[in-house]
This record gives sequence, structure tokens and C-alpha cells, in this order.
Amino acid sequence: MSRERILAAAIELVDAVGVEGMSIRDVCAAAGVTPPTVYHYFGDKKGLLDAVVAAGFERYLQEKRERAESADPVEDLRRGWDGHVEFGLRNPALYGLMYGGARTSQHPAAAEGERILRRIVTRIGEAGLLTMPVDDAVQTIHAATVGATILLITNPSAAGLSARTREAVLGSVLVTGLAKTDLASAADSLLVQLGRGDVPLTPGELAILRELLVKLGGSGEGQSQEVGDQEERGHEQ
Amino acid sequence: MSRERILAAAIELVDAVGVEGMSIRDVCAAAGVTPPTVYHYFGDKKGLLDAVVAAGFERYLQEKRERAESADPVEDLRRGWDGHVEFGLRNPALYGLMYGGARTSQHPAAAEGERILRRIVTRIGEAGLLTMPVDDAVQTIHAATVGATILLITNPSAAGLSARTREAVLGSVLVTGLAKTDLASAADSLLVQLGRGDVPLTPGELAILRELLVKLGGSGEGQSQEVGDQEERGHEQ
DNA sequence: TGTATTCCTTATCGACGCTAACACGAAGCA
DNA sequence: TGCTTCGTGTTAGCGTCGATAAGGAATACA
Repeated sequence: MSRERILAAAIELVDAVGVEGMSIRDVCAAAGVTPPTVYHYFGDKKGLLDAVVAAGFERYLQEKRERAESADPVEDLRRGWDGHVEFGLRNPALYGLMYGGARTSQHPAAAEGERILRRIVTRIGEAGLLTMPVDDAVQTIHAATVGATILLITNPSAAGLSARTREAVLGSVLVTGLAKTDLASAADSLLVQLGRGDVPLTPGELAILRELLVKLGGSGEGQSQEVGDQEERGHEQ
Repeated sequence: MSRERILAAAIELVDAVGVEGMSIRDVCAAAGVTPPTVYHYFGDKKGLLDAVVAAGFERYLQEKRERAESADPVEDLRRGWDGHVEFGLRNPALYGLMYGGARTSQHPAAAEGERILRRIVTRIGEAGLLTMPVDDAVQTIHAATVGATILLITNPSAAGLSARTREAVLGSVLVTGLAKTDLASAADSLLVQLGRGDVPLTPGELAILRELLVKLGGSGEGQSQEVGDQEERGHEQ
């Protein structure tokens, strides 16, 4: 009965003050117990943090499992990516414990997360939409997801980074060049082309065109809504 | 004279036992000074770790600067990627401090690293080989690089992960040789995209945009440039 | 010589991770 | 009912940590 209170207090504290700011004594004060009780249940501080990480993975997996698989595995993959990044932004300290550090990281719960990803990618492969072996695709997607999440945590102002990286990776992993055919990308591409060589337009036309393209492009800093919340969805396909 | 010895001892200790295993007193013993000396030079433990991180970035930047720019910016980009990953694998604890943690990460030395990357990407963009704006490409590449490095650190058995992720990202960021390499086809591509889905423009804006795009468009087949040079490459390490 | 500055010390503080030893109520068994 | 066991906590304290107050020794400058 005290174990849950201790674990809950530890999770809350890690989320509030980070790993380095959390002390056993603080956890005890929040949970209403004394230090030896913590050591009775969790062995040592590392054991307590492992339990926190395990609870974090469990929470993450629950979200992941609640996302039912749709008929389109590619859409499932996008949702999985967005869910991962969103989870990291919602629990930055916990995410740092789970992925960032050189910690154990071989948590059994982490393996199930990768298994879910592998199942989705396998379905995509069975549909003949993969440009590489399943394991390679899983590793590539996983690496890019973690990297985008970490960079977003340390630099939340980089709006659109997640969606762009996602489409960039998907564009190479999937045979369908979906990422290159969406509206924002086409506008960005043209914007790049306008920057070099001569353009058969008057200066005024060029100015108007640039403004319109920026409005269409995915890289503008126009919308200041919170990141991670399906910001770029709907553009593709 | 003691400052350098303290910093060197701290770097060595961080590399040997990690951040959490390092204590000021250990550093003092290794450097032959007493604790107050450390606080005299570095303020507090965070200050000392910041100095360690700064030294790490400095070491990383020196390696990066020593790689002279070649005539082919794409090759420079590949070498920069590989150098980044290699540095992370050679200094895992230091890399975790530099990128993994939720630390400030806005170190001035980190900014120069990104500036070097941006310069390379800018050169690629000036060659017309970019499918997205420079800033977007920089962010995407950066995120994927960090992710691949972190996953390789925590799981060194994933051979080939770095090269695969690198080529996957480059395959999306770089123009691969088909269409979209010139102004006319980029305009045509956007024109097609305007035809489907909803466009966040007013009817008037849309009309002007269409007119301008028609003026730019090649009215059918856009001839591609001579960029068939680099295709997919093996490039294992 | 007197004084200021730099560099580093001794000595100490409160908080930390952690542990030994013990207290106490709820079964389990005679 | 009495005795034991076990799960669940406690009190008290160890050694170490990060950090600080106060001052000493050497150098530089007037």
C-alpha cells in the first residue's frame, strides 16, 4: 500500500525536478514514509529509478496499445511516430531517463515498444511498400524518432521538426514517395528553386509569389500553436 | 595552473565513470587540490560539468574544422555525419552530457557546430540539390544524426545503423536526380498539388498563384538537369 | 615596508544514500 | 489462548557528498 505511494511520488518528483534534483528523502516526505521503507521495497535509488522507468514505459505502451491498428499500416506508423514524440514532450525528464541516458536501456518494456513498431513495419513490408529489410527500416525509423524527440525537448521552438524528419525518413523507407508530393513540400521546393538562377517574373510578381509560397510552406514560423500536437497533419495525401 | 589540471581530471573521470559516478572530491584527489579550489574556479558542480561539456564541444569542433571542405558538399555532409557519430561512440559519457541530457544545450560551442553544418547544407542548396529550405534540412539532418548516435551508444551491436539512417535522410533531403530539379517542374508539381485538397489561401490569392505558376511552368515535361551523378551509395564503415 | 590581490588551505555545515537494529500488527499453528 | 513468523515500518546513525566561511601564504605593487 505504501509501495504505490512511493512510486507515484517518485514519478511526480522526477517529472517536476528531474532525476538529479530528486532525493530519496524528498520522495519519503511526499509519500509519508521514512527512508528505510523505500529501500525495503526498491533496494536502492537505482532500483527506484528503474521502477520509475518501467512505469514510464508501461504508460507509454498503454497509449501505444490504445491506438488500434487501422487498415493502413503507413498511417499507423505516422501515428506511432507522433505518439512517441508527443510522449517525450509531455514527459521530458522521464523520456530522458528512458532513452537519453546511458542507463540500462535494455528494459523489457522497451523491447515490447520496439516489437509493436516492428509489427507495423512488417505489415508495411508485406504490402510491398518497403525499400529495405524490415529490421533495417525499424532501426532507421527508431533512430530518427528518438533524435527528433530529444532535439525537440532541448529546443521546443523548432516547430515542424518532427513532421519534417518523419516524412524525410518515410520518404526513404517507403517506396511511395508520399512525402515529396504534399503541398507544403512542393511549395518549399519551388521556393528553393526561386532562390537561384533567373526567374521570368517581374520583381512585384516574384514578391507576391514568395509570400504565397511561404504561406503554403511547412517551414514558416507563422503558426505558434503548441508543437507535438499533430501540427502538420492533413497536408500529405 | 590548477584550473587545467582540475578540468583535465574532470574530463577523464566523466569519461571513466560517467557523470553520476563523478564526485568533486574524486576530481580533487586526481588533480591534487582541495574542494574549495574547484569552487573557486568553477563556481559549483554544474559549472565544472559545463566546462567539461565546453571542452568536449571544443574537441569535437577541432576535429570538424580539421576536415577541410572538399569540392563536393554532399561528400562533406557525409563525412560530417560520420565524424559526429564516431565522436559520440568514442566519447559516450561526454556525448550524453552534450546532447542526451536535458542540460541547457545552448552552449555557444554547439552553435558553431550547427553553423558548420549549415554552411555545408547551404552549399548543397546553392547547387540546387536540396528538396527543402536550408534550415529545414539542417534540423532534419541534425535530429537524425543525434538519434542514430544515441541508439548506437546504447546498443553498439546495431551495425550499419548509422550509414543506413544517413542515406535514408540524405535520400529525402537531397534531390536524387528525377524531376523537381529545375524551376519549371517545381512549379508544375506545385500546380498539381493545388488541384487537390484544401489550400490555405483566399480565392484571390489562389488565382494569382495559379497564374504565376503557369507562367513559370514548362507546360508539360520539365527537362531534368544533369544531376545523375550521385545515386544510392554503399558507403559502409 | 605596507597593502592588495591571487591562489589555495583547514574546518565545518547540512543534506544525501544507505544500513543496522528494533517495534508492531496480522496471520499461521499448537 | 499462547507462541512464532512474516510483512511492514520505525529510530538512530554511518560515511560521503556538495558547498561555504574564514584565513594563510605567496606575489605584485605603492
